Amino acid sequence: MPDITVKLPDGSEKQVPEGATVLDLANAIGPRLAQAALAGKVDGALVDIERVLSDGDVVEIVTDKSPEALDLLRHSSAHVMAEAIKALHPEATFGVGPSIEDGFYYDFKIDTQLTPADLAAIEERMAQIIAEERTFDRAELTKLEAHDLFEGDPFKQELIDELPEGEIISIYREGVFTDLCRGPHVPHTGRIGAFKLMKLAGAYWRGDSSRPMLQRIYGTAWFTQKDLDDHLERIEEAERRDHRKLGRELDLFSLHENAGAGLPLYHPKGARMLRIIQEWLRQELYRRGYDEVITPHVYKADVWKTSGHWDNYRENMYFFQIDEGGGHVNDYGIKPMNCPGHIMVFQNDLRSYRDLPMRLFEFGTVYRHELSGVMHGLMRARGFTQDDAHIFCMPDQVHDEVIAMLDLVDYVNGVFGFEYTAEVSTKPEKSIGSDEDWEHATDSLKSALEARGMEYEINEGDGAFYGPKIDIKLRDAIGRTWQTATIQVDFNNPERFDITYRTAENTEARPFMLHRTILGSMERFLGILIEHYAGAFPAWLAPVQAVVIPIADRHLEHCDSVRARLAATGLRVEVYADQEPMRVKIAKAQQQKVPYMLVVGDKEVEADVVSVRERTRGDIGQMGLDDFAKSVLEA
RNA sequence: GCCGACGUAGCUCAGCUGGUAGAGCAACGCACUCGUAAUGCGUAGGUCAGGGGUUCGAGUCCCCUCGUCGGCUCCA
Repeated sequence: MPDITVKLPDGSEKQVPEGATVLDLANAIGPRLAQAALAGKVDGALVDIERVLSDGDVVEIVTDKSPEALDLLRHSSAHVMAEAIKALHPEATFGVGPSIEDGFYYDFKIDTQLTPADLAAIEERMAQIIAEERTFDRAELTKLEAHDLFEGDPFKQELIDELPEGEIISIYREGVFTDLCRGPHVPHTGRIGAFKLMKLAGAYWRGDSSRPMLQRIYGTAWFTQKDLDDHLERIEEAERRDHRKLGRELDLFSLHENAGAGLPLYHPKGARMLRIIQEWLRQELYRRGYDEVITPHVYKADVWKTSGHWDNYRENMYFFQIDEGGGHVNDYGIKPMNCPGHIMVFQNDLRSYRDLPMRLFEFGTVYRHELSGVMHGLMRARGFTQDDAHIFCMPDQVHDEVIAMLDLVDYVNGVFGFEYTAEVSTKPEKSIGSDEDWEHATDSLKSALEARGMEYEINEGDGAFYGPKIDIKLRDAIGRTWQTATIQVDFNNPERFDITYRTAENTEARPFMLHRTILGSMERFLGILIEHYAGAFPAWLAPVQAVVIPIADRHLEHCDSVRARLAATGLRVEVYADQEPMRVKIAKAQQQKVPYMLVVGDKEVEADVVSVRERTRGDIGQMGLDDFAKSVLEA
């Protein structure tokens, strides 16, 4: 049999017999590679290990070390789960079952509603399938054949319909389950080292709330039990850091059933933290040429009609009627956004090009009637405060303004030690504004990112209808990402409110408007910080920076004096005066994650010093009050 | 809004197939006055989320509402 020649990733070439598969190639290279082989990559496309090679193919062997390996494993796991479901519920029809971050899911329709207890039975069945080391058998058919094969399965029919005419459609068969699937899969089910079904949920077919609701099972899968255990440990770590739990334990905020969903109440310590962050950011904004404004929380409906919210954002707004007397009744709306207020400030005077750019910021509390199912502690609430700003500028100023915003983003994230990435969203199908404006604005965003040497991804067509935007996603201490800052160009509002400025040529022109938040929602950002720091805030953020701990009652008076003198330097200090042993007070302070504990006993009173215990380092010895205050304030 | 689970003391939770509510921590009181992560004893604390229904009897079963949790969706 004649040989064919394939190229390997390192540039070398290998001769294999005609008809050889990826697995044959792996075997020819080495038995250990063949053992580890999961799939192949031919000319950049993932293929099954049984795929027959052609002369000239560039072939890479995919093993569990490859970046694609987990995706492959999880996709195969989804099929195994589907087979288990099909075996237990023969009437099941299936939607889609992709691999996702950390796992997989499959959507399906069966006659009964599953309960969490049913997951165990499915897991058991999956374990059997895995033990049997079943293969995923690929077959190729035409669209017509595929329609026949999946007769009676409306979901697969719909998916098949959407495939391009004439395309070869592949299916994978494994036990009782046959699926429309591009593939590839791992060589056999035995390669799934460890898996666990995580949760049961409802999901609309194709994410569309007007379509049927399917059942969805989420699972996770790994090559080894250890990897699974590590993953479960990470989930537990995230639970320990949950801001809702820590918010209660650290007495930062609460939620009350009677107050209404999504309306958190901030306790003294939580409020203090929000104000610390706010004041820090305010000073930074002043330094960067912003001016603060304060605008109303409610406007007459006319404002919302002008802005378009009345027509387009109504379901998300709180409206109410007021009897003004004399038979006049007015509609008012509580602001879901700050833009109209800032625009009215801009509009209040004739503006000249000399006034631009005009940077107005506000810590603006807004209310949005979010759907009842989406609330999540501080992360998703109905009332929250944006660190909002609107920049009114000329088109050729956009670039520099965006650079300045990115610089601010970088500074702010650096303070908290967040790494971050950027995404640019471009013109969607439905949009307003001229193509030139879109192009100019999008280019300005991109070039600003480039000028700062930042990498970015493009979300094609994902911009708002009124302009392109940059989204910033940051990565917290345990690797989770959060979308915070948004820099958004707005072609809509300048139009709607008909705002203009005088150019150098004494003509009227429409300013560009940039909308941006750096933290996003102050409260949500606090939630992110709680989870990022696991409640153990750096001293500058900590609501209580130090507690003074008397060893015995006779030291109380001196403790009060210590507290008063430290408070005079601006430190936030409490005395733990309860009649408990010192070690109990230390335990409580540690639990409250207070950065410093100042122990005062006979020796300290005598020398007018405190014994400093640092939260993480323990006892660091005696210090004078001035030195202590200085060390904290400088930290 | 939709699907599912859940809601018992301030917190964490127990309470079998219906028989009239319990623990630990916290709180309060008393004793202890203590040297770097939890002293002992005692007291008090619940319209079992709210409303309706079934039943001789409901924390437990059914319905509605509110809220929470996990998803979906939305995010001008």
